[in-house]
Amino acid sequence: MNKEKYDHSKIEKKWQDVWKKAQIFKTKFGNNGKNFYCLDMFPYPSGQGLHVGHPRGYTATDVYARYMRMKGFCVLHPMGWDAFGLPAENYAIRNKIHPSLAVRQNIQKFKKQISSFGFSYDWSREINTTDPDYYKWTQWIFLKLFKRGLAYESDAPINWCPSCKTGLANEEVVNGKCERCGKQTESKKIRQWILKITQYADQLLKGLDDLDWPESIKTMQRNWIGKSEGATIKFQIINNKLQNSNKYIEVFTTRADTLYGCTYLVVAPEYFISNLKAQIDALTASKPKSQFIFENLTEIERYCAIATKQLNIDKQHFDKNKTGVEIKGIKAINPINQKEIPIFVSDYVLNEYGTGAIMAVPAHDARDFEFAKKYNLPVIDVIQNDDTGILPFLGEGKIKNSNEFNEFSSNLGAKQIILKLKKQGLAQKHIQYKLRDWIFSRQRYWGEPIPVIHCPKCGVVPVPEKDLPVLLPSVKSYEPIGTGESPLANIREWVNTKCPSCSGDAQRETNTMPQWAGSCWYYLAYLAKNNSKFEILNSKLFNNWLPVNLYVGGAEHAVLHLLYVRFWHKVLFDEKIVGSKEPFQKLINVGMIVAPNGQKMSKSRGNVISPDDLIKKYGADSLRLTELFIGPFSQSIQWNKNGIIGMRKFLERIISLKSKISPKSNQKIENGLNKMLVKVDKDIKSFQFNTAISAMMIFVNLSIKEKSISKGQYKKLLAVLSPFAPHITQELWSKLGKNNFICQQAYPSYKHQKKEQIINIPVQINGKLRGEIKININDKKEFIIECAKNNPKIKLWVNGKIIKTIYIPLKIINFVVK
RNA sequence: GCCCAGAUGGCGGAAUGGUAUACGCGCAACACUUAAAAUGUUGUCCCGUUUACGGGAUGAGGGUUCGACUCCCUCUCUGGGCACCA
Repeated sequence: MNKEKYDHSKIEKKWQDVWKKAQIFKTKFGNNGKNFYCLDMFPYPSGQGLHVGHPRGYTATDVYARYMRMKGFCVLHPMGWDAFGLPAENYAIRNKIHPSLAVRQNIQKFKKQISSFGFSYDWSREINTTDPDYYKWTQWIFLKLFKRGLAYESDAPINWCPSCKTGLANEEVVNGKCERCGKQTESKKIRQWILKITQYADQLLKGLDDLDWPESIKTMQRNWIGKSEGATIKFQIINNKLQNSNKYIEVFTTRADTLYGCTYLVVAPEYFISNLKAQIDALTASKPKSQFIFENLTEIERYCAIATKQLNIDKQHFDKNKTGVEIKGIKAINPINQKEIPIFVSDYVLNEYGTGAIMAVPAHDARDFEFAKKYNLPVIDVIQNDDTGILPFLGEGKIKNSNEFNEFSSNLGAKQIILKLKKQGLAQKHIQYKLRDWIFSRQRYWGEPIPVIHCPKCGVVPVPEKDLPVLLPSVKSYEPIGTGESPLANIREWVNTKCPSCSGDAQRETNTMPQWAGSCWYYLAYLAKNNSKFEILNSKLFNNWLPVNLYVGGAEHAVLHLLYVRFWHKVLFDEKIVGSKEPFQKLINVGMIVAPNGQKMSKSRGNVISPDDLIKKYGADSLRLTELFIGPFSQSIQWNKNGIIGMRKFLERIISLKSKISPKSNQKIENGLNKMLVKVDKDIKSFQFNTAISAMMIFVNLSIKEKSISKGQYKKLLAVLSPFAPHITQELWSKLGKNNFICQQAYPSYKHQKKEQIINIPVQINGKLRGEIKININDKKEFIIECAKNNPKIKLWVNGKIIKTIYIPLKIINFVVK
């Protein structure tokens, strides 16, 4: 056999150059009809370069983008670089090069690697979040947030990473450790910029319902937002020295139905210090009163000091015995039955959630139960528990031991109890979220400067829009200083400026934005990019292209990027900059590819498999197929070094199939082709690329076996394969004498398959396969059943009587026999 | 502890409640070759007779059904997320 040599390197380079020159992937804007926005999560260009896991998602979106173009859509498929943030800065520090230089080098490397796959990106829309023309608009959006009161300064304690020397958002702390470097975070009080994402909590929650996203991601966001509906209830504090003080402790509860079971209150240590004690002290201006009220103040204060100093990590040991101290000298009154109950301070109550104080119902809460056992506190069972009677019982049920509320359901009882107390001004319905505001400032160099100026006379003054961008100054020393201030604070000539309002001496904000800022609007930037500038106010453009039709990326951003970006988008909707309420209509997660030993690929582990070597040896087309054939797209999977060999062989078989083109074809091949076209079409739509590729293989195997395929059939094969393997299909296409681009052809049509007249259907006895009969599809049911009964193999099994006959037309026959 | 996925040959996996193991890798035999590689052909879930056939098997156990990898219940294990959120 005279086999053609498959010189993939030559072929791939040739066509990549031709495509680039012809600009065939440049999106033609202005077409208001069938637009399709196909978006990848843009990468952070690390110094390590790509490993084989990164291009899995990019390959899938490229197949999809090419498929949609062939279906007649005007497709926007862009790529860019998320280059601000800690990793870029840490890389620069480690390698002793300036971040701006490191980023430039890394982008170059990434772009070269990504380009070698032959992805159909519109590179004229490439963006880089560290480009001043880009971050000008990141700052501009920040000012919109500021002017809407959604950005504020605070001195409240935050998560601090002692290694990265910066504050972190709650979303960036994983198990009490810094998401980036793995060091334990501390609680530190420094001035911070905070975004009021909680104001959008309900919208962020409700918006999820209409999104075509994986249920798991939606669930994660719902849990993170953590909506709880309940009530706040006021407990009066009493003390014989405090006459009619009208001091209350307010608690939040979702189980007002258990109020009769409340036998004590617990407050968080922080709550005691800054609320309870502070209130008492404030009663008389002259001298602190608290030591006269609290009989064991020293003991309480000692406990609070230890508890508040503890690192987050220590608070997470659940099995750790609960600790606490009774606040002696005061009692609380349970408002529903006027009983006097003790008050404790304990660190099992979180100051940041609810009111910082709880009503403890040991019979119906595991934590309260544990605490009550330890300190011998009464346990009053107020919910009927039909099953076991074991306490604590956490479920709902009929109320008991609760006077007029007995026999009520939990639901109704809670409502009635709240209603009764509300009339006395002691309760209020309340919705509580777990979501906290977004700690938005970082004490680091490599980020967008926050565009505000601090003026001793005018306070915080936003930088006027005309002065944007506030350029990140170019400096030699950019290492974090760890004082709670950004390294920018040391650059006097940059910090000192004039107040835009009063023209007096003023100082620039020295904190920078977190790495998530730039990615909060980049999908708009691709649209807004015009030459090197951005037209972010072009709402018509946005309306034509938003929301993004398809967004593909890893699941690790579930509560970080994917929550933040939705928040910004909703603010921009309120600003009437975008017309859609959500940024991404459909989201698909790409599964991670791990090393053959099951570990995550990383340079430090030395198990990185680079796409460069594979492309060199087998070609980009083979690697593209491997990325998709390896397994179900959203499932994470171990890399198998032999997988690519099969893909290479498949492409070689397609090349050799060309020599088998003959003028005549047969019906078998035509049927096979139709079946394949239907399957591939359906599978691409549902992101089942592995079975789409397998369907093409089955057809190729059939064609080789039958030794005859017509030119028309071969062309259709090349066309459906072209989104997966664009280079070799283009090469073969041109070898057939075509001088146009295969990727610009219409997607191959398929006839609705002519049903075969004679088919085999299986025959079962009692659900077990016992034989097969040939039938004509026009045969009558009775005739078919008769045929089956008379089949010699079946006869052997039908000794007794046939009790029942099940016939599913053209599918299966099942005889039920005694 | 709670929430969400998942468990099918030696490996990755396929299967609208209707012939389980498609497709690929690996392995074996044969052909071509002086030889090897490449390629091609055939075979490849397990057990028994080795053509035909019969029995068993989709993490374990139960259930619904004429029929279950698929639906329901219980359990085991694996991966991911949350984590004293009242």
